[in-house]
Amino acid sequence: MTLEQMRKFDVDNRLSKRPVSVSMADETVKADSGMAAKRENGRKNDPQRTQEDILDVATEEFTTHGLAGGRVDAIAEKTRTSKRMIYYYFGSKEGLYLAVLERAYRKIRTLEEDLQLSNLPPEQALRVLISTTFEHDEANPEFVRLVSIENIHHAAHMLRSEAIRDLNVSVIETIAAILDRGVAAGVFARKADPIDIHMLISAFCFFRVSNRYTFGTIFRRDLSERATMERHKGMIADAVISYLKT
Amino acid sequence: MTLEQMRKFDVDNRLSKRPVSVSMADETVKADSGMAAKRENGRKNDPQRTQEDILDVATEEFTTHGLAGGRVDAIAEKTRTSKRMIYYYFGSKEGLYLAVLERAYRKIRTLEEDLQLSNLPPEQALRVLISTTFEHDEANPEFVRLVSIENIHHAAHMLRSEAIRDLNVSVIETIAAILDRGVAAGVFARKADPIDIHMLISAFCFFRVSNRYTFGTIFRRDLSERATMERHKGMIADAVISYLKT
DNA sequence: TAAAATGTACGAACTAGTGCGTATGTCAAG
DNA sequence: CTTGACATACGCACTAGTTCGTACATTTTA
Repeated sequence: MTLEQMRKFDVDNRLSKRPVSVSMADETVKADSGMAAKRENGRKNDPQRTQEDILDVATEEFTTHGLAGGRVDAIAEKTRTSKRMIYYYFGSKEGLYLAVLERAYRKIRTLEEDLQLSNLPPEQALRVLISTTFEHDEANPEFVRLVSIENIHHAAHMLRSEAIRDLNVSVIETIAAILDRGVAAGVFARKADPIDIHMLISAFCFFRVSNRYTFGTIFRRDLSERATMERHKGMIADAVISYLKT
Repeated sequence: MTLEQMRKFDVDNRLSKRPVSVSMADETVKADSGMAAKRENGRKNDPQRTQEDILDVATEEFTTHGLAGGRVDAIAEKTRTSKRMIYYYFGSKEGLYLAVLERAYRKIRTLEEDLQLSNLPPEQALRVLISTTFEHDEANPEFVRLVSIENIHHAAHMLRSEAIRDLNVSVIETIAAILDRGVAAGVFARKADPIDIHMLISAFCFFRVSNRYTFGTIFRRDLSERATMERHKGMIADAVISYLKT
């Protein structure tokens, strides 16, 4: 089987998951402009929705095939709009990829910020943070894959986007505060570097998702099983806590 | 800057690291066949060396650009031989990629097998194993990258290679033995799953290398610094040990 | 001389990107 | 309220360039 044949097989598989026909009735649901939209074969300009649609499809394409492997034509085909529109809104394949990447980062930032941990006792606060990280990576495999892809490209696109670079610093501050409180209260014996701790947590949660396929293949283990997930979640939490207490 | 321009820039950069002219004197060094090779513009058939050369170049190409991003023509150009030979020996781009992958796995298997840990006390044995894993990933970033790439492709190529699937099982047996001895001797309080422990160790060591660029970019930290490496090596060992002791 | 190894040049298919014309919404003037 | 002007949104069909793979000729080895 050639690479191209594999790809076609893949595409067919994906298509079979979603009905191909998009009901026109969906269009009438949206209530952007108050007036009833005239329906009969008329086009309704809706730039925001068009862009979102493109980004959705592009995210799946890039996370499944990588940046170089992702095809603009394939994206265009699965979009409600045309290839011309991709270039109209995003300028280039790379521009589209960058938009996908930025949107993925923007999405997780919002989730991570509203987490009130300062009034919890340090050990419990850390456990909540670890659970959140674990479940986030588990719930957003496409984000994990985009980061993997970025690393293959030496984070070249991330470097050019200030938006992304400035993120994630809040996590470190959160961890630093918890560690300080823990040491002050005498529950943590070790004064650890917050970035190191973040890495210890992140590495495990990330790896479970990013290396799911190779790990699963070699050790014949399904990492998405409920029981396995819960055991792993407990393990990384216990490991971090016991490390800090030693 | 377009994707293609970026790539060309990249290639130029890489080329500048190695002198382009390959001295013919190098050829006389090798002592494969005992007889003195006739030198004057004469060709010496050396299929093994030709294949190794192709694999070396292909490994760099694929680890730098991914499978879809890697260019057969680019590989051919940097090889002492021609594109024709790539297809002569490996049949297709995919065949070449698979050969690269299998060679990378074969290389690490040999390193992991001769590690005598059974006569060391359990805790020390585990520390040696963790050090070895850590240093292996650190020393073989191209292996780490190939595994990352395989995961993006859902481990599709690995699945088709029995050679690879059968590997890595020995590590689990080694860990299982250490854990058993530790529990028996009373130094480990917890009866942990050896595959889970392998994952805990592997995740951290792997992540440090695979996510070097994004992590380094976001937290402005150079993970290849000597001091950082040593601290991290100690951290993962302490974390695993303290986890088992709790 | 036969078989293995190698080089050159080429082609078919694919792929990112675009030229150009059309549709839609808005806003101001009549 | 209607009309027309203009910017934004959109689609078809095409191009220029790339990329994997191969046909064919040639050289080396045995």
